[in-house]
Amino acid sequence: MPQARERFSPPNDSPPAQQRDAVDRILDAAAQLFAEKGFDAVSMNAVAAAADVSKANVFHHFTSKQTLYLAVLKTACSQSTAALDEMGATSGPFAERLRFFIRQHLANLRRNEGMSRLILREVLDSDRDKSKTLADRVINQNFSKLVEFLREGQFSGALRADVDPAMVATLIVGANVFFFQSSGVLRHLAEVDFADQPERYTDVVADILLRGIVNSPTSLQTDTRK
Amino acid sequence: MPQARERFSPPNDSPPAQQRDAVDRILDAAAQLFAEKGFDAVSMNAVAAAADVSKANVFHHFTSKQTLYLAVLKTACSQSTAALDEMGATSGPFAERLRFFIRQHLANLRRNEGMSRLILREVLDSDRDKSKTLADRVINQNFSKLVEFLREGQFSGALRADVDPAMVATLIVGANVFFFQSSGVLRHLAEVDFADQPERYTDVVADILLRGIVNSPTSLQTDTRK
DNA sequence: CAGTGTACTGACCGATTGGTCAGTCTGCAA
DNA sequence: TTGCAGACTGACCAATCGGTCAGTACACTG
Repeated sequence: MPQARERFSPPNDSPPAQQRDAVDRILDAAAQLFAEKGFDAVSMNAVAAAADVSKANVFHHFTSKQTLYLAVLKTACSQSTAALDEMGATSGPFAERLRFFIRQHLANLRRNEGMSRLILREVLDSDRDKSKTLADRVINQNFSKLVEFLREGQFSGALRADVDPAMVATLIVGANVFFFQSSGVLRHLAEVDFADQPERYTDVVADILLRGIVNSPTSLQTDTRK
Repeated sequence: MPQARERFSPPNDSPPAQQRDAVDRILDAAAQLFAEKGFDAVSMNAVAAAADVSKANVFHHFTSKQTLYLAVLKTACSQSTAALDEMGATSGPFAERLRFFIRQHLANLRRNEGMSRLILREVLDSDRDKSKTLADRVINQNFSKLVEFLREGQFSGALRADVDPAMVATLIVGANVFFFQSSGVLRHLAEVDFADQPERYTDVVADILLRGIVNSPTSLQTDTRK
């Protein structure tokens, strides 16, 4: 039996093989299918067909459907956390940094839509602690980073000290995640005209949050436009 | 072929038959299974077993798996909207009404967890307009009601006029929905200690929102306790 | 050259899937 | 009593599921 888990050492340069590496094609196809249809709705036949390989070859590289799913999920997690790394590095006044963070967070969710949906699916049918402890491995990093950022704001006096930073972080992430996952439905609501303008949404969210969070009643001007 | 869609007229009182009506047992079992495992992960065999009837009998009452799922979804929708009806009827100052609304909204989500998860699942794999137009039938009613309530607040001067009520409504619903669907994950985060105290969360959310929404800088006192 | 290891495939497997059907049981109207 | 209607069932069906296997193509090492 060949080793069917760890990725191999690069046998050649970068683009060649026949087209692209079969394992990568399988992972990409599986990621897309799992993201848009869910684990049980995707058959290994469909994955093989989408990756343009035989089904037996899929089982040659991944011992089972679960293994393939976990591999996809792992790349999704690392990819998600990697995207969040660049976010906290900006400088400037607290309000501006927060506004930037919220905007970037939602942008990241939408940029790699497949991975985000995959993780949301995982959250939705988390059975007890099984996949849950694995799912929080994603959330934990960027969530902690956000909480730390907010706590910083509290120490510097820019942020009210009487609110739990974790709650604010939950509110922020929740606002973005909900917008992301529901934009398809929001688009059909008569009162909503911002379903396709995420930055308009995040700017207002940031504005509402800030006027509630910020300590001094000085605040920024009413108009959100610069 | 018997009619397999509309519910029949009541043949007897209310509790009898043999135990409970077979159709009800099927619907309940299907609702629970679909909610916790998703459409594709639930087999008709499992539904039949959970409802304690033969699989053929399930197909006798519901022509296909899709039909059964749609029937479950329909009851979920009507049940969800019915729960929201009582919510807007309260009186008092705007801030208190809003706080009450947010609290009740999350409480409703958690009360019938199965139905909520079902609808969230439907939102997640909405393929274009198919189930989407059906899903917004749920959202539309209470969302419009919330937007109208906020607009009222704007007219009465209690609410800032320069923010889109639909955005505020999205923020509110999003905060609650995210808390609901992620509480299992939140529970495992070190910074979070409110995963099982929804009212503590909603009160802070309301407080943050109000100090951002409310027009005058008078506001309420810092401490959220009455 | 032979030999080995691995990517890869078509054909196949038992199990399970959604769905059908012939027929039984029960209650009710004529 | 007869007969019809609908709730209900066990047995069955073709299709598909996840997964296996024997065998081929090919690249590398000796």
